[in-house]
Amino acid sequence: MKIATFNINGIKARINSLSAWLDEAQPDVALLQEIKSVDEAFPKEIFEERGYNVATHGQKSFNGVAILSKLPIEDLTIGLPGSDSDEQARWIEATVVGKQALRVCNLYLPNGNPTPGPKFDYKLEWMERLYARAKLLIEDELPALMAGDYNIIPQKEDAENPDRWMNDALFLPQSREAFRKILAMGFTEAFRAKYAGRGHYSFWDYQAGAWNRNDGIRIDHILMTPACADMMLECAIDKHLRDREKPSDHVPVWVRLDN
DNA sequence: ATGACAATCAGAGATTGA
Repeated sequence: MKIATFNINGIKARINSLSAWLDEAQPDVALLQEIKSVDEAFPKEIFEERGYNVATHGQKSFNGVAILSKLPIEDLTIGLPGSDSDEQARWIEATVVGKQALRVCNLYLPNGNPTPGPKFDYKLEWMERLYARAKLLIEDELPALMAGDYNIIPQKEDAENPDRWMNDALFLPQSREAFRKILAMGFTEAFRAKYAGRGHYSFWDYQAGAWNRNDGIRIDHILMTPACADMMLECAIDKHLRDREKPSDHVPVWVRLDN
């Protein structure tokens, strides 16, 4: 089963390039972030025509996450538990059933800038709730993954110019520590389980020719429970998409599981 | 230190992103 995460930066602007990528990459499950659309405006039919079941958790203008799955979507849950006041659409999870059931969590973690301030507080608070949800997934001992735009640069080698990010919410010690704390519970970060070294990125800013200078960062991650990690066959970043017409500033990251 | 670029909503320019 091939499962991809992709921050598309707006469904309306990405319908064509997203459709083309689905046709060629053929993910069984695509976890999309920043659909920037309410549920009613999400063009489900375009994906249903391609054989995908569609579940969305949308919001006007900002945020929004969606699951596209060629397999049936079961036990859908909307929103990250642990808050009565969080109205931002950043979490959707469901079970997809192939040979073996897999719980997939799709997340769009808050950016957190500027720091310090309420947005950074919200990021850290959100990550505490993420920790709690992650803990339950580990305790379940079932195959599960949490994938999406984490807005976290885990290590120096995940940025072309790490010095520039030193005071940024994506790279501040508090953010990285919260991420590391989740990993330490027993999650495997798919890409780093396969590849070491610098120069692998999933985001390049639209500004200042970042793509042409390969001034990127790796902030889109797939975290797998042990039972899921045991099934991993491959992991890759579809970097070539960043070179196309009207690209998102992120590119897809995907894993293939033997399930 | 700031803006650069893009998307959204709206119907100009502010807001958000990373």
